[in-house]
Amino acid sequence: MHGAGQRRTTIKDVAEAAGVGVATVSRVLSGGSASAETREKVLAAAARLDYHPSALGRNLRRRRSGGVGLLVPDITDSFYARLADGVLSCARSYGEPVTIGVTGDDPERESELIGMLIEQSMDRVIAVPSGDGDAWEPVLRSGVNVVFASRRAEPEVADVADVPVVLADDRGGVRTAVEYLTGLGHRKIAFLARRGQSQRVAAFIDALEALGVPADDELIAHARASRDSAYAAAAGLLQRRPDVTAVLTGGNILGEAAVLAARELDVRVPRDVSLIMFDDVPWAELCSPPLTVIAQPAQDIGYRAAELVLRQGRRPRTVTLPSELIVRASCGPRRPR
Amino acid sequence: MHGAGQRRTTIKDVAEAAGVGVATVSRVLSGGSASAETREKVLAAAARLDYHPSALGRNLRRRRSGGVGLLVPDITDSFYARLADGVLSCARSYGEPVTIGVTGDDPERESELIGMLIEQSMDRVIAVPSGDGDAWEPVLRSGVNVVFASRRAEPEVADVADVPVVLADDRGGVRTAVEYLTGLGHRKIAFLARRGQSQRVAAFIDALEALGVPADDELIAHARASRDSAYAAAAGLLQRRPDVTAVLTGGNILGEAAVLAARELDVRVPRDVSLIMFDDVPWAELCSPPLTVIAQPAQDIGYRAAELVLRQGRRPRTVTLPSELIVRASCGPRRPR
DNA sequence: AAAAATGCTGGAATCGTTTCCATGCACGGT
DNA sequence: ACCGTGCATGGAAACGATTCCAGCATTTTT
Repeated sequence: MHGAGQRRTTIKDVAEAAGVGVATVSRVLSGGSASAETREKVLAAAARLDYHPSALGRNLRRRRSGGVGLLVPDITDSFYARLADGVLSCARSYGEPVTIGVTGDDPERESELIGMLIEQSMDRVIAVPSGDGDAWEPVLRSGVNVVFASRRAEPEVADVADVPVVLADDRGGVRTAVEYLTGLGHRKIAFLARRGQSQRVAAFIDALEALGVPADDELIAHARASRDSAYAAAAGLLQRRPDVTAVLTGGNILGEAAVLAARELDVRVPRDVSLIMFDDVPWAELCSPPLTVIAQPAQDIGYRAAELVLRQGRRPRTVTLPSELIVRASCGPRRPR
Repeated sequence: MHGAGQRRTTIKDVAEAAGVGVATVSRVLSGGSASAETREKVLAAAARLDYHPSALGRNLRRRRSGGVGLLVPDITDSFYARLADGVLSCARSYGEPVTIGVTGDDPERESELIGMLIEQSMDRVIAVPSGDGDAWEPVLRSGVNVVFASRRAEPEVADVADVPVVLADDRGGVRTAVEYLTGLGHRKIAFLARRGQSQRVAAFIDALEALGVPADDELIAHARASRDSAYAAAAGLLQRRPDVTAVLTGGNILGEAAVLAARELDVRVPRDVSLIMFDDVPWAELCSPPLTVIAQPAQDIGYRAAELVLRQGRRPRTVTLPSELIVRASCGPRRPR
């Protein structure tokens, strides 16, 4: 063990060294009013003693821990990693620490994590909600400043309704993609969705109908958050419905699964099926074939959400960030399989 | 605003409701000794009042905030994301929150973050160190429980020397890879390294020499942490040295850059150059050609590091986890370009 | 039966900060 | 010369837990 003996220097030590009261030290250090002379004395003493205020005392007194909590489904997923990076980058400029929890898209784990946030008195939280809105009610009621990122909580119960949300323009992204695919002649278009992407699924159905293509419930496959589940859903879809000629996947994990499953089942992309993936990841370009994607501003979503939660003042209810279709080589004209 | 008026229920409320003293409540709730009867009363009262102890009070009293700090160079890099996931998963089983900071592999940012950890009185930290060992001395001296993951701090100054480290078996991984490449006939093997990978570079040189292949300093290219820098290094290397027939990259970002650069410069993999990448990422299999990689147990590294920092008791100084060469299709026999 | 040991219990101190409030001083207006 | 106003200042009270310690009741030992 090292110098575990020496006590941390406290505000009291500084006060003593500067010959003033603790209140004055606190005021000087947190920008309150003080005479130039006192300010100087205090600053000098603080520097001399190498004083660093402890967040512990402050937090207790303020009855809230500084920093922001961040809840994402899976930090391993490039999308959420980039989202987290955005949050971290904004928080850094405010000097606030960020505490991350991984929900695994499991409402139960989410609840546990919410409990932890409450125990820590985190009063600023950014979350990609997994559970239903009800789970968030108590938190909101206790005055925590919550911002949802990348999804809304569903169903939208009363209180959750006015939590600010930062979203990508799923609707626009889906519409562009579907228009692009129908333009290539595709009619049997499938959607590989993960739980919690009902927003995108709805947009998908709407987009199809707007183009006069009948939506078929069976062409919407659902997967859980894991890679295994994604693969199973992708493989299942391709086997069950040899008539689909295009697939839209709701995220990069599902896209990966689709490519893998197609390869395994000897379904050629884009010859046999065209593929569009939600979320542009670095490897989309390296893939064979390079994947056409709907790029998502993941980092921006995180950054904006952090701004909303950190900046006081009036907050808009919904921020929508643009999605963009990036055409590479995974889509081709419709050819019956 | 919602019910911001209602005060949080404290231990005092519970004590009153149960008709006992606060000390007793605290003991019951943290597993101290108490009579069965009192225990019951306290538990009932706590449940009735929906009491959740506040970490704030506890932390102040204990003079340390719970939870663990985690410092990684880049959360967007799949390797560190998986490492973080390991940490989070272990911490979850201890019920400890994890505060993440991104250093960008920049010693200065690392120092800032260390400062933040101290301000927060985090006394348990897992870090992928970027700066030199000196930056860590003050922290260690102040009694913080530090574990390094994935790299050592260099240079190894006195105090840092006995910080536990959890590493992948770089040496073994590099050796296997180099043996594999020489086995295919390659002699001009380049290493694309990122700053801070001196460990791997050294192992690379050793492995070559052990096989009687002269090491050539010019065949070791260095890049900074960014994708741009990685690409520049990769492209530079391939252009500068048309004689290299095999490339080993120190990480997945560099691997990505190498594939991209090769494609751009019309260098075929594996026909013109063979490629082995450190770190197996999901897309390595999707890449064209599928990449031969040295798989790294990133998640395990994080998990083990978290165990070391969370579990009290004697701690081993170094934990080395195995690397594994996974052969796919990015290497072929040597053919002069 | 007295003494010692053991086990529960609750009051009070403590952690390091912020902030309320009372005090004292200087200054300007009447 | 007096009083009100304003500002700088420091003491003390929070904040919500843990934990030391002394007090008491009970049991065990001598």
